Amino acid sequence: MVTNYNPAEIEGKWQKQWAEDNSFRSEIDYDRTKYYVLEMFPYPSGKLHMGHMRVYSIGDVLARFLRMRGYNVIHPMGWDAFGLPAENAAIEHRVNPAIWTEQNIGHMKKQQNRLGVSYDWSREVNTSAPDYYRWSQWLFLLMYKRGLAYKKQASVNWCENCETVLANEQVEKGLCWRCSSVVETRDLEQWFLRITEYAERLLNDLDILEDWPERVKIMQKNWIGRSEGAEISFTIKEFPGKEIKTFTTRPDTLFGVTSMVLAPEHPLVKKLVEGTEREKEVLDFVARVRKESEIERTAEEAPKIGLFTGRHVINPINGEEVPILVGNYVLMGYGTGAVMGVPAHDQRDFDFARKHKLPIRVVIQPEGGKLDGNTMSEAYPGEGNMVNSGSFNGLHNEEGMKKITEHLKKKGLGDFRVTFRLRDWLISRQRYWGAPIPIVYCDQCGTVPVPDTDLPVELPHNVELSGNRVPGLAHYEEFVKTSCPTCGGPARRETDTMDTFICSSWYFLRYTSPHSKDAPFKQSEVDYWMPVDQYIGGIEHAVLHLLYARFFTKVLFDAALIKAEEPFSRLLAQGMVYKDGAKMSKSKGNVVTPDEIVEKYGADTGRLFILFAAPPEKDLDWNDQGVEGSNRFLRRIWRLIEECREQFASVKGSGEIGEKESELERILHATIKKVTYDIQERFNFNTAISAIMELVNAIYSYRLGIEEKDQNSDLLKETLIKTILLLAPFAPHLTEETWHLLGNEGSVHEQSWPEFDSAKLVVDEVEIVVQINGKVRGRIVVPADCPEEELTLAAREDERIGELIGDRNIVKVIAVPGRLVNFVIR
RNA sequence: GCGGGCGUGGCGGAACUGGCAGACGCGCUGGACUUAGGAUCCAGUGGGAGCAAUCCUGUGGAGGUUCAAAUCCUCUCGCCCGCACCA
Repeated sequence: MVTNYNPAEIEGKWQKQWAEDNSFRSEIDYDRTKYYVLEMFPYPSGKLHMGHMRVYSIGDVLARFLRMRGYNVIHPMGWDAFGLPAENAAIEHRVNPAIWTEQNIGHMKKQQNRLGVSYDWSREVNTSAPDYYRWSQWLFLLMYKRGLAYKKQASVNWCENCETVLANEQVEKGLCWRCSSVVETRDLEQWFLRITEYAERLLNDLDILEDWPERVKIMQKNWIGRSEGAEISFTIKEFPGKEIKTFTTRPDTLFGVTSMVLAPEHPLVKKLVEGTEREKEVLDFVARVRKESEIERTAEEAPKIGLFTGRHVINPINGEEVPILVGNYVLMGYGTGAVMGVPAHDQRDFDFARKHKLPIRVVIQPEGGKLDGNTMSEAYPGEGNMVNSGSFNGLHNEEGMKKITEHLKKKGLGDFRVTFRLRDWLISRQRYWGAPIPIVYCDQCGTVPVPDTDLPVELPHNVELSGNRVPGLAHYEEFVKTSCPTCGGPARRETDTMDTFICSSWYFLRYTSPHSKDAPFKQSEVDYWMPVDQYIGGIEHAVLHLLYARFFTKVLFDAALIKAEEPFSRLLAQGMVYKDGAKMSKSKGNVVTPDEIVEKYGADTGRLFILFAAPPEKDLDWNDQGVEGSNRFLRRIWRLIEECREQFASVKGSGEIGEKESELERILHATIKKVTYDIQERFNFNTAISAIMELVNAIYSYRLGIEEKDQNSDLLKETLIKTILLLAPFAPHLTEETWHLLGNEGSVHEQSWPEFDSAKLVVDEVEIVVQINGKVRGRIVVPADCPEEELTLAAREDERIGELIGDRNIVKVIAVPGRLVNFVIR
């Protein structure tokens, strides 16, 4: 009796079996090469979506494939469990965020298991669990001890909707990355991590990451934004003791400076205008600009506005007096917050100068050019020779940069300097659901770190859920009130929590020894498993998580806690899942969930489709009919195996290897070769699957062409078994079931990956294309090893080719053995 | 504006290092089986001409290199992504 493919029945059965057998548990084994496969862990929203299903399917194929290839694979999963949605849900459902999170984790884990993903659940981590965030706090203190965590008063990004501050990386085009509200600026005292200290290394080591997508590396490079130049000091004419420092990448244009423009936030602005007639006007302007949001201020149409302060600086190179202005386009956060204006050679300065009637003085003249400050219509930022620059005249500007900076350095008025766009990482969050920053403030001792032995600093448990938001830690008196770890006197705890990105910056290390009680991770474990060999996740973390995790890894490396200097050797940024050309969303009504697919077709079908429809790094358009196709293919295999099983039981087949048999063998081995290559070297699962489909088609053709009694059942059986092995990483349940149906022992997933036999790949005869003037005009069949000369002869003898050539001249013959012959005739 | 990527049938996508464009799948057309088919199987399927053998044409567009170009070069158009007053 041939049974039907019934995924609902077999998938649950094998999932249960694998769990009972602890099939995917991994342990250190020094005799085998380790392989760390990791998918970015999810926020436990409680709802698995297609993006999740895609990333897990990709990771699972690799994990299962590599196990069969003999690697000691670690494939863990966990929860990025702190964060705002839990608080919002807590208010909505009047339930403690911890409980809400716990429930979601339970639900999501079930959904993941229903997909048949081969995780080692014994390594599960939850960043919101005290035994995890204890170590997040410990790492914060490590940073603190190493001078990398500090508190400062600063102008910071504030999201009114989320009621918390944000790091620069978490602001996208002036909007909050999470809720898209307009981000404001506020002056607050906040905790920062000194990621800028690692800017140079984070930038340089991108070169080591050969197996990272270029675009991710470029995004990080842009974000870090290194520029070389000089810092130059200008003395203030009216306050001879005071100076203004400015950063420029063009010290060669110093003679062309006709203004000094300060950011509205610049600390000197107030002093410059104090008590002058311009004071009110300037301060009003500053206040107005500072009220603007970042988008308003940086909008393309935003005009460059500046106000004269009435004060002047002295140009250190030529002693000239230059007016000091305040300009809305100057950013306090970059360089020194003061810009020397060189209108002739910088477009912004040019626009600004034209508007404010400042002189434009050309100091770099391009080869053969005759620039004139009075008539030029745009700035000239290119290279050339220096003019109007005193003793530097005639120098090429590249040379001039060095010479001028050296000159200033000698006089103590400037120096070479490298500036980064990257800012220190603001990690304080004014929210409840995060890891408390382990700091205590004592009137006697000041800022005191919580001793390691007092960790974790636990969140208050009796969460108040009456208002419209979960109150922050400052609200809980029993949490705030504490005693000083140093003097024992009364003290108050820091009430901000840490950015959740802290927790996700080291979770891949915790997986290596998730139950470690006296350290964040065990040295032997972390050194064995790290680095992550293959990391898979969405491109949206190109700068955020991936930069932070690299930073943490480097700090831990410097502290000699780990041997890896980079966390992720290979990175795969998987594409998005769309439907009908748009992101899946409730409002568009185009949502398909993994649950629905599993219910309707089974997990194997869903996995197969998602991997077959597009290469992993490309965006994927979900197509319901395409899913049907994948399901049809699995049913086709099922039926094939069932029919063969019946046949093996009743018909004794022939043992002969004839032409058809060798052809089937050849296809089998060619498929093994291709599938292995496609998974291992290219991650092109779509072409690997199509190769398996072709193999199945070939088996069908073989069976269709010969009567059952003449079929070679040994070969057939071998071919079926190898097909199952090839398909095992993609469709783990169906292959496990059919593996057993064919009478095999043990799990299919514990078998060795099939090897191909090159001898089986050789063919006796090949078809060669014959071209005339590059156009295909015929085909000939020749022995596979037919050498060039004979190839040409055989082609020449072909009747049709002969006719076509006729008595025309053969100018040239190109013969490529195994491929083609091309006659160039005239 | 700068940087990166991508343009191939009705659709998703193949094509190693320049060597038969369109594998595989979806869809569509015809046929078989069937009370029925939205199951299954077989055949066909880039466009155009032809009864046909066959011919012409075709990888966003225009040039070029080459015996040979989806692939290499130049220009150009379009789309997507990132950065964008960064001094």
